[in-house]
Amino acid sequence: MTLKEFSKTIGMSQTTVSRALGGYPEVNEATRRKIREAAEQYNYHPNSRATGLATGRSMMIGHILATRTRHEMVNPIFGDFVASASKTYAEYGYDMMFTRVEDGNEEASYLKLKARQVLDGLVVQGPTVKDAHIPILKKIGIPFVVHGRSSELTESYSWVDVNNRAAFKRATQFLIDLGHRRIGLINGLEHMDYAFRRREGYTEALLESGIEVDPALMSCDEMTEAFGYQRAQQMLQTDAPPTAFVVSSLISAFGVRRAAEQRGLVLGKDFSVVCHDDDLSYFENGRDVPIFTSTRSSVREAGRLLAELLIEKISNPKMKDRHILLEAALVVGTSTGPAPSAG
Amino acid sequence: MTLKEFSKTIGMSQTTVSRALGGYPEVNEATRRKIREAAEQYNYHPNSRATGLATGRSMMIGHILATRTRHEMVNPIFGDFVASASKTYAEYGYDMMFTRVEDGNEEASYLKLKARQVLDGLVVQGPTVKDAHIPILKKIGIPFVVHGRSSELTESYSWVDVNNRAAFKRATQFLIDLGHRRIGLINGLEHMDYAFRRREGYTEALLESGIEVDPALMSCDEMTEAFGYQRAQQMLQTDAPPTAFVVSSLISAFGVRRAAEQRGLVLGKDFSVVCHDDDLSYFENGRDVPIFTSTRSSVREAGRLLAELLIEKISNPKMKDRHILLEAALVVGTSTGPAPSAG
DNA sequence: ACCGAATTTGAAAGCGCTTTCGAATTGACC
DNA sequence: GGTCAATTCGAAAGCGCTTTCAAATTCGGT
Repeated sequence: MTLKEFSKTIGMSQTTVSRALGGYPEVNEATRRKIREAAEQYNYHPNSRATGLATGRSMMIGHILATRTRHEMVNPIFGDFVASASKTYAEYGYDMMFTRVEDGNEEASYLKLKARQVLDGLVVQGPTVKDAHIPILKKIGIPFVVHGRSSELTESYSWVDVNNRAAFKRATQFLIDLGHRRIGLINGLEHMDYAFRRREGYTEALLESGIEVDPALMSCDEMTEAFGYQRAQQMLQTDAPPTAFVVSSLISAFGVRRAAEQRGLVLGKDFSVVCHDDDLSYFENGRDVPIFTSTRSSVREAGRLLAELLIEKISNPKMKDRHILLEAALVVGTSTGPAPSAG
Repeated sequence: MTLKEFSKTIGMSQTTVSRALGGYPEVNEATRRKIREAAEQYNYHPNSRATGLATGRSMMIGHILATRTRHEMVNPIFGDFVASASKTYAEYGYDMMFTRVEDGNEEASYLKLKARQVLDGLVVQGPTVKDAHIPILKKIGIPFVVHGRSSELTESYSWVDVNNRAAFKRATQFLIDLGHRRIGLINGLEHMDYAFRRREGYTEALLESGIEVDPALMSCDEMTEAFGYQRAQQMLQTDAPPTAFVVSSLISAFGVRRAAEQRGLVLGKDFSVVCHDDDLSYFENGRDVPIFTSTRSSVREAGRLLAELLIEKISNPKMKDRHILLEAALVVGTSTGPAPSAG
């Protein structure tokens, strides 16, 4: 059913109907109510493409799926992040789409996206330390907000990020306070900005306590269970094994625990683990009492905040860039305890 | 840059340019090449909304985010599934969007979606045993394909699914052949069709071997690590503990292992585990040698096949419904071995 | 050189909406 | 009751494209 048909059916002009449904003030409230009810009854909804063509806005927000990492690795936080952002988009009448942007072809991809006018704004996820997408988007002039930051970039842009440095500094400090001196770092790939910052926080805490930073205790890779297992195992085999681990993901933390328990060590007693917990809906850190002591920051909350920021930016393109820095909570679970005495 | 501007710039009519870029045969190949090059140079791409309005197609495929399960649980396979499907969509010129459909409000949501003409086709993910979405979509007449099936529905629809029943029957049979008689089932929520079918396969294998089906050995819940741990622990505490587990997800399998290892049992020796492995990019089952013996079926492959099927259905709406049943491979890892002798 | 068929191009209508601008209606006030 | 301002409504243009239909061009055959 088109606007033309619908307005004829209810005996009104297209203009009035359009204005009534669009919420414009020029129409009598009684009329508006009547039209709204009729629209409901006949299931009339404006054709989005026509609306978009007429208004010049598409009411669509894109999330880019960068085919950056090998094997097209999908970040495990992706689902939750998207789900929460999409909820906010929906509340403001936006739809949400995905866009693949090929590595090395970013500029052409974004230019095309802009020319096609298929979306009003973009979300950049998982930026690297020196992210290629951000300057291109700025240059082209597509409104965007970054989930995370890109440390080596100088330009200004809006972002929502967890204070990864502070979180990992605090986690490490927490372990130091418990008497640990050899603390292993099981980190994500360090060209990713979040992992880079976490390492900074880790080393900073060590240095401030006068503890030597030992490269043999630091590792980074895709955050799988197998990786956590493998690296923890390696570290534990050495002459001076760590008594604690700071781990970048809950998934890998399970691997770390497995490696240590296989050596007969008891979690929270013989060895401690602090990990980061994105509070994913399908990957919970225990039920009531958290298993792992963790730096917790809800990726769903980040998604919501980011969506709101982006929508604001879209409706007001001259808005100054804004930065939202979320502090992770240090949640104490059963995975940490005093360093075992050397004796 | 609009078509009008662009064609004036290169001194051609809008018609010719449109036809050249659209790949229509009525235009000279030399002309077409020239126009293509010019489009590249000026970065001209047709406005998607205008194209859509003129053609009546939106070149957009939707995936529904059903806010069905509590806590807005996002399925962990979501990311990989979407990433692979979107790749196929892109190859055929389709964009991909998300749509939230509120529980209990499906009909209105879909009617609106149809009226707005914002998408050409839909993917239904994670159907329940008697799914509400499917009959509604059929009635309304939106082209769709289901990832999974809905056992208690009688109507016909296209789907892509793993043969969950056969996979779990085979997994159970495999354990029986190794001498296991008490086999625990750690399953997903059984109102979900995949979990329902897996239980069927499990019980079928037991019955065929004359083994009693013990309700105490069957459990279902959200497939978290904590759940696997908790239920395995419970089962292991009984007088007649299981010597093997069939587990619906790799994540929960880690929990099962943890519970057993905590009791001093050795995986692959004192107890065996077979789990389902969706071959997720961020959750690998070991590196070279799989940790867990598993029924493996790539969710990425399913996404690709489903995308192709849906695109076919969109371009040919009268197409007969098609069904793609993927057989899971039984991949032997190190988590299974002969049942420990009772002695 | 000319005709008709085949090929290539162009003018313009239409897709379904929003929005401008002018017309019609209403109400207040003298 | 008449006038003017305020309110409400409607005709029509325009958003950027596709596609129909007709016109222009090319070309082979005589």
